[in-house]
Amino acid sequence: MTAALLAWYDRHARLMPWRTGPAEKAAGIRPDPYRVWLSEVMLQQTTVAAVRKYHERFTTLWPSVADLAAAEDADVMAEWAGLGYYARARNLLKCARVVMADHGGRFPDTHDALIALPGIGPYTAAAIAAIAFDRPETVVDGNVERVMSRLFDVSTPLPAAKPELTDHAARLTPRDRPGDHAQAVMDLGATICTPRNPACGICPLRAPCLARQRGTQDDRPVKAPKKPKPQRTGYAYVGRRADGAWLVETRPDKGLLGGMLGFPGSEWGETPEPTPPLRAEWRPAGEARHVFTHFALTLTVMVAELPPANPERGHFLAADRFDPTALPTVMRKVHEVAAPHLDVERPGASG
DNA sequence: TATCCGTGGAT
DNA sequence: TATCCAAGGAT
Repeated sequence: MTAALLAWYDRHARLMPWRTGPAEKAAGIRPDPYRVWLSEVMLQQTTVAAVRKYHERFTTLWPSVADLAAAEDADVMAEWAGLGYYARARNLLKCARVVMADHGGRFPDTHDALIALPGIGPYTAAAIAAIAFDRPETVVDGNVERVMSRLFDVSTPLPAAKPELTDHAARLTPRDRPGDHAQAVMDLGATICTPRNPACGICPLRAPCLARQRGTQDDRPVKAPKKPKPQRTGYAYVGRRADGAWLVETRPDKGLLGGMLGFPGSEWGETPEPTPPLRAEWRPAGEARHVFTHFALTLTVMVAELPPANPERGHFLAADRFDPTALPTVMRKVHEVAAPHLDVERPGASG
């Protein structure tokens, strides 16, 4: 079964910036652990399509773990903006600095040492050990769970089924080419054994697949029902000084959008109170809607021209240093609502 | 074990 | 429009 999967992978492996090409593979060259680590962290709960450009940008700006470890926190957070799950970016920096301080700038090559690093859990530790160092570790992500649940027709609902699925995956892990095997299962799950309408007809594991034999593939994996999303509201305050500077704040490291740049605002809940960050003629400019993983948010966007006084919250950022692409998506939406209401006369510009 | 933590594309 | 869900980790 493993041989058929590897043969399929040799023909159909997807090309990605962090993978070695056919020529390098033929020469026995392993992928760069730094690039593999970066890709695996970015790929946590994130699509390959979204990760590609971020990975390219990061490795251009910071070609090695030493470069990344020496980067400014704010620069890294700004580059991560839009990718989501911002704790990953904070842990990415922590991890890079631990690798420099405690591992001489080289990523450890064992599962146990890897999982001790910030932002590296069971999946990522196994993935780096297998892909970068070709260790016979068993990688279990959402793809592997789906493939195993179908291959062995597991009817236990997730997440309770995880140990059972991990057990199946472990038994299939070969001593030879474990790194390619891990990526083969994931590629299979991403391109053939997909969540909906799996392409069983061209699947290399079609013959032994129990779900295929029994016709249950559309009902695997079984998942526990999800909870409904609560609706929350709040206020966001977008103010500009006469010189064009924007009032922004860096959010605290913990919690939602931790460490990211944003606009001051109220609490987000059922009936939030307005909390303007300083005295001004605040007026409503519109609403910004955004859906997070576990709640939906509607923000009333308030705008104002601000006096040069020091704000109680946040700080002023000069117009030429303000970049909306450095904002998390919800704050970028707030900016889009506010900006047309806050045109300022630029010094030297004539109107 | 359950909850929190983003985003955008597919259907 | 609503729902799913993607190479999960931290707490």
